[in-house]
Amino acid sequence: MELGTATQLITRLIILWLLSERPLHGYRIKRILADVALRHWFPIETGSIYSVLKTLAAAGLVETEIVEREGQRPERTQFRITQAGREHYRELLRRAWTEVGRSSESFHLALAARSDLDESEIPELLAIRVKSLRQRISELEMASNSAPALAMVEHSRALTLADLTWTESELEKLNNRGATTSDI
Amino acid sequence: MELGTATQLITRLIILWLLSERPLHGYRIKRILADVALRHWFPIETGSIYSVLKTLAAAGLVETEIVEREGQRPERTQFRITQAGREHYRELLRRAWTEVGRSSESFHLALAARSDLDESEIPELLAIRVKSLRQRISELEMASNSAPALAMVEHSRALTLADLTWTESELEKLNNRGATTSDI
DNA sequence: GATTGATTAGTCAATCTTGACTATAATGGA
DNA sequence: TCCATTATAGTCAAGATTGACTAATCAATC
Repeated sequence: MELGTATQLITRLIILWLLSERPLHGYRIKRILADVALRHWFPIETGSIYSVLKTLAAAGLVETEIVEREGQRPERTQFRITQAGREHYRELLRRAWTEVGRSSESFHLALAARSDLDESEIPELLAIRVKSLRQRISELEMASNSAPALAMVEHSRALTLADLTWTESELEKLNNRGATTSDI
Repeated sequence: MELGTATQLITRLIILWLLSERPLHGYRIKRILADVALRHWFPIETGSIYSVLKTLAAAGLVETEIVEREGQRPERTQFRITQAGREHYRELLRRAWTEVGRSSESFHLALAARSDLDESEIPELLAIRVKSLRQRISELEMASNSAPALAMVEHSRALTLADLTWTESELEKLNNRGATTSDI
C-alpha cells in the first residue's frame, strides 16, 4: 500500500504507534493526543483520527475489535492493529529513521523574497525570530524527559540551536553593517 | 482572512511571491515551479496551483487579468496580484520571517518508538540516515548560489549539519556500546 | 503528408483534512 | 432536587490536495 503526502505518513504512523501498544477507540486516541506533551510534537485534528482509522481499516492494517459501551455512554468502536498492520508500522518506522525530511519552510521563502520587504524591517523581524527560537529552546529544556522523549527533545534542541546560531549571526551582520554605514 | 494549514500558508505564499513580480497564468507558474532548483525547495503539485489561484481570486487577493491565447493554443487565464494581495503577501512574509515552524517530523516518532524495532537494527538505520544527510549536504553545496538563494542554502546547510552531528554522535554511542559489550 | 512525440493549458474525480457541531450521560453545586 | 457544566464518542459538510488524464497544437522525422 502506498502513502500520499508527508502529512499522511506521519498521521498513520502516530495512530499505528498508539495501536501497536494496545487496542483503542477513536475518542481515546483523541484524548491521548490531546495531552500537552504529545500535542506539541504530533498535532492531529479530531477528524483526522477517525478518517485515518477508516483508511487503515480499509487497508486491513487495523480491524474493528468490538463495539462496546460503558454504562449508558455512547457506543465506541475499538480498533486493534493486525499482523499486516504491524509489518506496515515497522516498515514506516524504518523509513522514518532513515529518510531526511524535505520540509518546505516558509522561512526559506522569506529569505528568497527578502527584497520584497523594506530592508529596514529585516533586523526587527530577525530579532523577533531570535526571540521565538530562544523561547522554543527554553521550552525544550523544560520538556518532560522520560527516556524515549529525551532523544526527541535533544535532537530538536540541537537543530533549534543551530537555527538560533545562524539567525543571530545574520542579525549581527546586519547590525554591524547598519552601524558602520550610519556612523561614518 | 485566515489561513488553515501550514501547507496552505506556504503554497499561497509561493504563488503570491511569483505573482508579486509579474502577472502569470497557471501553466506558467507550473513551469516555473517545475524548475529543478525551485521544485526542490518549494514543491507544489499542478492541481494545487489552480486551486490556490481560485481561492486567492475569491478572496480578492488576485484578479483575472486577461484571458488570452497565443496562436491557436488553448486559452489561458492570466492572474495579477491586487493591492490587497500585496498587503497580504507582505504580512505573510513577516510571519514567515518571525515564526518558528513546528514541523512534526517522523524522525521524532521513530525516536519515541525506538523500542518497537529490534535494537540491533538501529545502527544500520542510523548509518543510512547519516548517508542521507551527507548526501543532502553535498547537494546543498553544489546548489545554485545566486544571492537570494545563498541565504536559503546556508540556513538549510547549517541545520542539516547540526542534524548530521547529532545523528553521528548517536551512532557512535551505539557502536562504542556494541564494541564494549561484545569485546569483553 | 502522415505519424510520432513533445508542449501547452488546464480539468476533475478521488481522496484527505479540518474543526465546529451533535447528542447523550455523568458530575457538582446551590 | 434541579440546573449548569463538563465529559464522552464521534459525525459531517466544507474546503484542500493530488496527479492521472484530456484535448488540442506545434515540431520533427520519415
